[in-house]
Amino acid sequence: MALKLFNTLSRSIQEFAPLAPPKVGMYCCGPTVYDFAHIGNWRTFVFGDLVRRYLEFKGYAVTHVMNITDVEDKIIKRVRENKTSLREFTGKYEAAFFEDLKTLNCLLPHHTPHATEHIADIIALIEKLIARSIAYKAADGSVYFSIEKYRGCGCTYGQLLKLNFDEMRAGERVKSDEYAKESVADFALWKARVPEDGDVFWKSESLGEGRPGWHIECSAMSMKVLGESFDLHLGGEDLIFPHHEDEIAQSEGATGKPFVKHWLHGAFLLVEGKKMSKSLGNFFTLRDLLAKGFTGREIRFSLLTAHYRETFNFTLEGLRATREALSRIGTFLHFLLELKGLNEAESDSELLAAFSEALDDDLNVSKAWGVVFEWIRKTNRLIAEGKLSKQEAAKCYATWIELDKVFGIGGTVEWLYPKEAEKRFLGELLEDREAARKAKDFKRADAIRDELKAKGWGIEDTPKGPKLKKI
RNA sequence: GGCGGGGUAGCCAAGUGGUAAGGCAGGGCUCUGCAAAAGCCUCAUUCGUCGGUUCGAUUCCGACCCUCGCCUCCA
Repeated sequence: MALKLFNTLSRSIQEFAPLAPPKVGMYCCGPTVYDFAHIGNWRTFVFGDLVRRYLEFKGYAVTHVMNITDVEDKIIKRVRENKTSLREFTGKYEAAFFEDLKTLNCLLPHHTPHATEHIADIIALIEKLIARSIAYKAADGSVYFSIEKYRGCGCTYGQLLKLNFDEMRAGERVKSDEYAKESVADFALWKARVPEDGDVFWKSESLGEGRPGWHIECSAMSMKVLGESFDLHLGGEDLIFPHHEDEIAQSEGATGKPFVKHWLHGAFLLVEGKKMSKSLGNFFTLRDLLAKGFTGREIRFSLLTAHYRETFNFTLEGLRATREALSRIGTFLHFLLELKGLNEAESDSELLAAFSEALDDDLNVSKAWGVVFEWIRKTNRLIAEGKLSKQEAAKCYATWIELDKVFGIGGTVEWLYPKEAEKRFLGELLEDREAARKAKDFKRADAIRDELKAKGWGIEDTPKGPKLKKI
């Protein structure tokens, strides 16, 4: 079965066909490190992680690139406000970003280029555009991209969405634009140094002192790592315009070659049914949610329950529901591990085919989860009837391990059972509780259960004795 | 104003021209010292509203209502 994905370029679902299979070059628009990333940002990053993991599941050799934008208007403003240095300021949020990425069990991209470390590449790209007369230096010293000239070269501006400049509302932002552009639609490639920038500027023989515009770093870095044409480019739907459109313009304007084959865009999420905003109190960073007692695993699962092109209503109640669903999976895996013992088996190709078929359909995760949960119920029934053999249990477990390469929820032996360090301590508590139970001191037994629960372990009494279960 | 998504059970969420996946919650049962533990079973005559096409529409067409997003800071 072939993977089909919605391509924003064609606004239709197309078969995914990389330029040089099995290699896939994939670029995800990463964070602008001026604050902690919020749950909306994470939806997009987890979506990127899903795409990468699924491509790898399908056997592609993926090169995953994610930029770190560490110089930009908002950053400069905050550096000034906080009277700190650019590097110190962005370093803090960048470290937090990678920590969060790990919390959500996202695979680390193979390359995470920084804008500030690619200034020379950015300048070279701008020079190329100036040489082709597509970019021009304005009276304010900044360099702009001329959409008119670009179009004059036979290129199309407006590949990702229908644009009609006459119908567009000249918004406040356009009016308040202080730059000296020839046309309002033109955008900055290089912003000339102004006093407010403080120490944040680079010197360039040809461009003068200044710093990169917002879109150019993605063109420069993606082409540097993945080549002038590559397979996949992902981002949030709000980046379609202007960011991605401008990336295409800059890149194709400079190289004359098609930039990206497939554009994927993740939809926004709502929080409690409303657009996330600080004033509504529904603005959550990942850290806010962790502070509320949710785990990265629960948040990841929650984000992976809805189709990426649909607006997803993220709610705290939904997140709580997630805990139950995950617990069901955890218990199921416990059953399997216990049954299988040391038996090993190949995964269930039929089940994996159904799973894969669902995801081939434009990453229909809901359908894929449906396949998984139905399988769990069916298998649980067999277990309850004592009809699942050790070999079959091993097969089921192997199947989960395969599935989980895509979902990244966890469930390996290492995750399900206590670590060596805590094993003895937990074991003692468990024994104490058993002793209390035997003595019919249920009050004490329950107290110990609460103690274990506080440490993240649930107890399940079975005919074979109590079992610890990770909560 | 221009462009583009959505409206499916209490909540979240798939889906199909032929009579509604899955998860959570709820209800029942089993097991249990008890379970707040776990498993099984059950849970939408109905898919925003009104028309149309059709043997048959939630699915196609039209109108309308509601909602969300983008329109040069934004995942």
